Amino acid sequence: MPSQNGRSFSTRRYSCDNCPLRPLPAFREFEKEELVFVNTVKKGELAVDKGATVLVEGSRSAHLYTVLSGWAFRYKLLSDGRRQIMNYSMPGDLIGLQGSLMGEMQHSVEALSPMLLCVFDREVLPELYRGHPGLAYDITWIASREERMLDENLLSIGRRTALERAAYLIAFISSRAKTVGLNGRTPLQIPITQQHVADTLGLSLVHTNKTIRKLMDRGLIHWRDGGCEVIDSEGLKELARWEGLNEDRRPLI
Amino acid sequence: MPSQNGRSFSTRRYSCDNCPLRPLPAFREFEKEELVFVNTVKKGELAVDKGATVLVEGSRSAHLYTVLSGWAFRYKLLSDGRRQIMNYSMPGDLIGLQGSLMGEMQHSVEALSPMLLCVFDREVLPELYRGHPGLAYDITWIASREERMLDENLLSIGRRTALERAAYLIAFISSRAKTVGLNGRTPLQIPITQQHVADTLGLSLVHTNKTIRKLMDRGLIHWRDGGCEVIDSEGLKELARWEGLNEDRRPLI
DNA sequence: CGCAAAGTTGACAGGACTCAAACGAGGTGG
DNA sequence: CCACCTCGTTTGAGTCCTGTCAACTTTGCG
Repeated sequence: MPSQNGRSFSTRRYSCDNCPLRPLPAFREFEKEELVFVNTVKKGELAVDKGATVLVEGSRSAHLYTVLSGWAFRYKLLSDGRRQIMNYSMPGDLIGLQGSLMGEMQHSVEALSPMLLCVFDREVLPELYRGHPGLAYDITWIASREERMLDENLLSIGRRTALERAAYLIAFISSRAKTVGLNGRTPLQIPITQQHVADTLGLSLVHTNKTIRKLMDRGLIHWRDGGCEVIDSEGLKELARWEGLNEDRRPLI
Repeated sequence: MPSQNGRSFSTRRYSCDNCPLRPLPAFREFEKEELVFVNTVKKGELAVDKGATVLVEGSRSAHLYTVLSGWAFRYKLLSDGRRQIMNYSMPGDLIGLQGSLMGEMQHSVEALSPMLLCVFDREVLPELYRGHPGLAYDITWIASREERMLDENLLSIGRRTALERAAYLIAFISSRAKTVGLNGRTPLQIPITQQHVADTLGLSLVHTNKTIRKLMDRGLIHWRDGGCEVIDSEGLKELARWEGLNEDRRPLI
């Protein structure tokens, strides 16, 4: 099992037939034929360490990934180092689709925890589009879902106050996590630092800290063991004036 | 020609064979067969007035549009009326794809100028995916392009200063406009108000006005006749530390 | 001519940033 | 086992950026 840069590639441990994610109610049923195809083109699995870079801006990755387990975040940098986190990736999410379609990666992805990724060659996309229109549709749907999340984040950063933003972000992440079974223990622990929150909300670290403290003082969250725990998810949503995810079952490639 | 709410539907004036956009160097060549299909499923044309609402959040539109001419913007509202503009639409852009894929619209679209739209039934998508994998790929590509633009806007709002944001926004819009031949006259006139800029950048109207004034004082733009003119597009990019669009030719559905 | 919409300006308040320092927990080496 | 380092979090002080309020100007239009 070769290992470098916190990444180690292995051949398959999971067949798509016994995928641990697919049974979750968040994902739609697949046709037998679709499952066979996905299983065929799955190339292997990639384990990445916490803190490792999965994809880097400017590169041309030959691969496309689906998160099997673990958390990651997607970000861009300005030339002077200012960082903006665009979104988070969790089990069932596709990583690297933009790069696969458009050539060069326009953002980087870094692991927030140890992760296990399903690996696909980007080259399979044309074949998938030719032979499996249902899956092709699913991929567009997934891209569209990401766009919808970005719209929400943009609304948040642009028009919510610091306190509302923080409440929205934490409610958003924890809602998504719940749909993919990351709520093993209660309350759910989100493996991010306050610096991540700051870089997502467009705030400074110091001000983010003071804002998070207000959420704690209101009894909405806890912050401990280097992560965030949600106490009152409804309270967060109310504070942020956020309606919730409102998602149907989605495809899992 | 029925007309209501600033919208009037007409049967086709343009066949896809003599589409005024397709010859532009920004768009890739289409296969004869693809062109025939698009021409077949094009249902008609819709003219909308400046200020009219093309699509509204929460609705389920039966249609999908391609902008033939004119400008629009895409936005979301918070419950108390705060508005965030996500992006702008110009000739060649698809409007309503998100709603077509996911059911309900999650944002609204309003015309910034008189527009002419090509109309498609959302129902054609499954057929398109089944019979025309190349076009299906194109649609995913277009969704991915939108995502890339949103990433850039998010980076801007989150991490650029007010002055940099304004410079970026205007440079971004004018770059896009140039690629679709909206630079008939020089300098190009962007038909937006300062309120639009404010709602895009996440700033107040008053502060936006003062920021725009700084750009004018630096000789980078003019603001007149209810719109923005770019004087020094390189200067804007430099101020915003923005690399430019860097786009290949793209599909036009 | 008068109204409405868009743009401009000044004063002031408050939110957010920077600087700087300290604290706590976990890991490592002596 | 303790000293020491690092990383993440916390706090306070002062400054500046941005928002709000309010009034005024300009432009376009009926």
